[in-house]
Amino acid sequence: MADEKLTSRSENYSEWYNQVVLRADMADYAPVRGCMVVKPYGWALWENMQKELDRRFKETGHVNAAFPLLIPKSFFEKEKEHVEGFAPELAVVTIGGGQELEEPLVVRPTSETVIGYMYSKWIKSYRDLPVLINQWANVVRWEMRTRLFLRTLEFYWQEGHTAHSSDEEAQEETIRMLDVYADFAINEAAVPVIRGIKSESEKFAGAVNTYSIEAMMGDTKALQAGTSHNLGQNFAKAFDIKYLDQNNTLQYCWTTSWGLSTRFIGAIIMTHGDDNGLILPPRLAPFQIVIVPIYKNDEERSAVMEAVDNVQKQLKDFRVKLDDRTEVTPGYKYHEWELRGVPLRLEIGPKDVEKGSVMAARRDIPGKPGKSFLLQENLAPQVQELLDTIQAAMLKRATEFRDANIHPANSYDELKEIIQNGWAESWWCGSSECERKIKEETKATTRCIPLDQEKGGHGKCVYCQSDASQKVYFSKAY
RNA sequence: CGGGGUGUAGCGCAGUUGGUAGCGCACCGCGUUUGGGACGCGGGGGCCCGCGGUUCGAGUCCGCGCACCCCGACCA
Repeated sequence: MADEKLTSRSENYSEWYNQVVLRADMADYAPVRGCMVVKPYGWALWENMQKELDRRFKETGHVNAAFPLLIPKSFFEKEKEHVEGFAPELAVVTIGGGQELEEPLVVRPTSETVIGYMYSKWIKSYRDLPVLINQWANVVRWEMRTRLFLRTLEFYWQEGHTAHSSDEEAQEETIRMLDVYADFAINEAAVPVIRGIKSESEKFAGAVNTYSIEAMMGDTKALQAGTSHNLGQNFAKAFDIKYLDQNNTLQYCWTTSWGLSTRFIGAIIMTHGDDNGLILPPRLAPFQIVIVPIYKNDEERSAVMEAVDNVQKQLKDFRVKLDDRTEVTPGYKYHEWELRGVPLRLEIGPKDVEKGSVMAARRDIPGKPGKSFLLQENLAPQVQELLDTIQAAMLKRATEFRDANIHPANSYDELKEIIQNGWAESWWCGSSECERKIKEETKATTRCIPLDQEKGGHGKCVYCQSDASQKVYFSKAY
């Protein structure tokens, strides 16, 4: 599997990315163009992500359900912007059981429509609100160009869909879930993200407002890592989601939707990976620790394996992989597990048996500087501390990298220069026209208008020089 | 959908003027190895992407398809 040197990131970043995904055994290409198989190692990472997200959803009052894969095509015509946004990338089923269907069925690209339909049946009274449902699902979007995890025809995600009795409550929910995503990204994945609001042209088809968390990848391009939409009453009106309020007046609901997908795996890979391969954050890594036993003969073997056994017992509350293969050498194993991003490696050999130690090697600090001896005695707390240190160091490094590559652009010339290798932070008048021109001329798009900027500021639009009251990030993006 | 590239063993590739397919890695067996990608010996594995041509003979030459990858436009 892992036999030759990886293409370096500076040599060819996308080649590096593809090789890492394939050789780390995260995923493989499927027989259909643009589709992927998520292999057990990749799926284990996704499961850990799901667990952390799901916990947060439940803590904020949401419940899970499952809605159907097939949606009547006519549903997509009910909300004007939604149909315009999604029509080009729908997969449509026209034959079922050998018969031409009376109405074609769309394989869901997202579930606002069918969930809206169901909500209209379920919601009658203000007492039914809010409805706070999430589903874990796969969706299909017929994309032109695909890349493993980042953009595949089919992908896995969660989509939350909520209905509320007021605009304020829907807006609170939208921000609440954006914050959940940011908390997950920063504290579980060690991916520093910026919370912001999307421009008109970048927002979700059919939303009033779209918020996103934006992350910077290792090549300084931006990746939208999660989104939260305030749908206002657009879908409620399209799908007739109404309730009677306390005054017996019929009202349309206010709805939201929010999603985070397997794309985020791509964010983790490109935020942390180095020229030796993946570096996975300890809190999400399928294996937090890999143990490599080392011995020369049977005598050493039995002594070493006894120590390994003892270590394994002490670390039973961690996700541990014992690599006891005899057909490959320790050196081979080091390279392989580094490629696969295991945060901490424990080497146990004759010297350790003698000294009651284990050699610990940090994945985030390659080579000698990342190595240290731990005592076999009372090992668990030492390992926990190391993993915490690694997690924190990863977040710190990624944050510093991001901040070092965001620069204020005071002029259009500066912006053009900055976006060659970073994000430009600049004043923007808010007009789609300036945005479009910049995109045409530089390939950079607005990523988001960051929520964390001082209110009441003002400057001149980086493109048209007219008055601007907000700052925005421009960059190339995935 | 435009531009570029590639289809030969699981993977990466070679294959001369057209003569009936090979190398490295991986895999299997045996032995020696094992603290940063070990080695020796012996094995198994092929509708050369598909369909038509040309030819005594096609992996090779000529059409026409198809698929995948990369770069753009579109998008989470």
